[in-house]
Amino acid sequence: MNPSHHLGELQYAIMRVLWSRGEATVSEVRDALADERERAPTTIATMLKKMEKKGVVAHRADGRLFVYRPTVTEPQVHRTMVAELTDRLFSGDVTALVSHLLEEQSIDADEVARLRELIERRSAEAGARDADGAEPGERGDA
Amino acid sequence: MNPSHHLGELQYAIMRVLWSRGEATVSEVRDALADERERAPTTIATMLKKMEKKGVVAHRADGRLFVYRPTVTEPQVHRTMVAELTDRLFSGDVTALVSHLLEEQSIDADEVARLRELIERRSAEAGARDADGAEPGERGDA
DNA sequence: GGCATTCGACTACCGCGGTAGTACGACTAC
DNA sequence: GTAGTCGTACTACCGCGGTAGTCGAATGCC
Repeated sequence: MNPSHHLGELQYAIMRVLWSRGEATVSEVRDALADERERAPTTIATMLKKMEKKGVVAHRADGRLFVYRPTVTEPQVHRTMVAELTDRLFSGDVTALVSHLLEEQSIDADEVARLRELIERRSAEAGARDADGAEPGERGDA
Repeated sequence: MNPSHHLGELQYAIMRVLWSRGEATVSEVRDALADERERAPTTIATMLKKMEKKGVVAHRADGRLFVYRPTVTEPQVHRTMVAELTDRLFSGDVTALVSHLLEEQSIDADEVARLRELIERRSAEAGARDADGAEPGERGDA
């Protein structure tokens, strides 16, 4: 069903905490986020509740404590959000995105070299594999 | 001052119309968008007004008609929105974005080949130039 | 001159991210 | 056992993207 949720700033920050910890209580999340900005504990709790309703986290009760855990992985969220932007800005054309990255975003020579290495490795892999192209979880619902 | 506006779905669609036409009235924008979905003309007018307040479009009066034109370019908007996502999801690491694209987004061998060509061309350019790394228009105002 | 149409202005409303106050239940401390 | 604390639930509010209704001014038509 590929949830396809794009997360807001705070929501993503909360997810990062959950991903790094595996699971966490409201207070733990709040503490982990405290260095960025002080928030009322209820803010985090409410957000977590909204996120649970949305399906990106789940909780179990440990006594009176709610321990939240992510139900989606970071790569999944990345996929969704990157695909969303690619669709929106470049009609889903990944090449156009990379082209833009190369031309408009400030990338130094060092990064270009790394990118090149990345591509070449992938290129070799793709050549080695049979050319299937059947990746799991299409996002072709645009 | 590098507005850094990230546009919503409709707003971006309106901008696309404006970019392609140079300028357009409310009705023209609405008609151009009509194939996607029927909207009340007031919807577009309101949106345009909000966008003008935000600084991404401006208008001149042609008789009683308002002719809107974009005040930001498409590459500018792309830059802002891509940088935003890159910062959010990959801490500004473009290489990580591309890496993600390669590994998680479904890209066929053909696209990889195109990407490779892109990178190599860029790589050659960077090599030909003196290795400055001082690209125009930094986005480091986050 | 009066009326219908057209177009922008103003306003309201919904959904959602984000924020927080208040209420309430449970547990702890004295 | 009563009070304070902790933690979640409920509710409300703000900002903004998106949507649209209504109003007033100008225009054109008869």
